[in-house]
Amino acid sequence: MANIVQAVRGTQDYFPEDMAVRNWLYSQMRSVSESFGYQEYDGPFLERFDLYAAKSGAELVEKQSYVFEDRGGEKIALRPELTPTLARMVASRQRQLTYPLRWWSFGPFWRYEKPQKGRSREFFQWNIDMIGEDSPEADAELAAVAASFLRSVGLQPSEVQVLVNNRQLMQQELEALGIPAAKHKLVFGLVDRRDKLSAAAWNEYGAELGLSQAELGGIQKIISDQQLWKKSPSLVRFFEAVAAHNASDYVRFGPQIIRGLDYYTGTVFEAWDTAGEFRAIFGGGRYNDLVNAVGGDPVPAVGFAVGNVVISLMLKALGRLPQLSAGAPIYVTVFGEEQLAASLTLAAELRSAGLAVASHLAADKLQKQFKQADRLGAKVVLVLGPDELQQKQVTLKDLRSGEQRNLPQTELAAELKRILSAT
RNA sequence: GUGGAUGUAGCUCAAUGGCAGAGCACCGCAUUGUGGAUGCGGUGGUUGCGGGUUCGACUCCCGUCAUCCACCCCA
Repeated sequence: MANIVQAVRGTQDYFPEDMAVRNWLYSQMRSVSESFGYQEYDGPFLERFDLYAAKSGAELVEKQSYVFEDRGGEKIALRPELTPTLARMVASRQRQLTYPLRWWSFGPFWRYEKPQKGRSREFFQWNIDMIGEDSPEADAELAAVAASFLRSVGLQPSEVQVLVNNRQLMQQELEALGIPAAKHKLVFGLVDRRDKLSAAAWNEYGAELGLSQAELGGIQKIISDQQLWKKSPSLVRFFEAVAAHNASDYVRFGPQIIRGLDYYTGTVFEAWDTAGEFRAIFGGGRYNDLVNAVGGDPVPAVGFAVGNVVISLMLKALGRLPQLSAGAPIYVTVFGEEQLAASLTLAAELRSAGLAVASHLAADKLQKQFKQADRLGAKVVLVLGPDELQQKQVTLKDLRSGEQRNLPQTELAAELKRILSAT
């Protein structure tokens, strides 16, 4: 045990049961994406480091990127996020594409962070974006996609909420307080910490940023005003559209939501578990300047990203993960040496008929073979002994009901399909 | 990057400087044509790793690695 080479810190091994969960999530993401007409794409896992510089958050670029120099002296990064890649891809074919683009992707990302629960150095993300449409209705469609996804994995509105805010609204409100635009970024950082610091510590931090007591009081008033969204015509339209999507139960206004990445320009949103036990489940927003920033003409865009780690932890904690068995539902035993070939052939014929079948490979005790079938999650076990062979029959045992019967080999494939589809 | 906690069997955990254990899991038998339940028996350990103190270290000290927690940041 102590001699086993350790896995790289912050990475996760996906054993079959873990892979089943990841693939199940992937399939939910795929079906929700496709149900809204989004198309799957992917970018390279390696990008030039420059792509991220000054376009993502400084923390993400300077501290959390895996960066190396390739043999040609090029500074290369393992992608820490997908959005800049998407912007680059759009810019490179800007005139050939039909807008709005509805694109989604699922793949690995790397960030050099200190691993904790729900945060690893290698993780998977679902990214889904709409590009070329600058409207509250576009933002609302993404929120509706998010709500559909939460519903599809079995999370209730009482358990997860998508909190939405608008950066422009917040900037207007700050300016109304007399806080200059140059300070807004720092103030956003302050807003982000409202829930984490005590009132006194928060005030102290605000004072360090050079804010007066009057300004701090004003900021507090803004971020606790649940009706503030009514001042933003854009958010009003947004919530109307969300209601039309039948997604209102999952989506509400959250004046404290700001987000760390620098490229967001308008609507921003994050999903949180209402119990507050986990970190953010996903986050996203509108980024209208990013395509321009990577060298294309300006194109408006909105999207969000969901990591696989937090949502898996949460579904597991809530007991919402479905029963996922990766093994074949049919297990063919080997009665004895003499029947080995016939048993393998039986399995081969069933596979030709379109069934998934695992074969035992030796004439072990049937007890052992049944036990193995049970543990591998098989639903049906087949036995081909001398009696069955003589009568051209097969014994079929349903492991769930415990019922067992003989039937002619010619009827076997059809009967198995009937039994397995019945569940 | 900062601060803190914890590493003992496959898993969950005992052993408070003096023989490394239990439950679950696993293997075998009861049961030579049948899984799950039960009974009995059995396998399994560089106590994360390296060093130090001691007659003697799972236990105390130092270092290191890993995990977890709070910051930071964020999926």
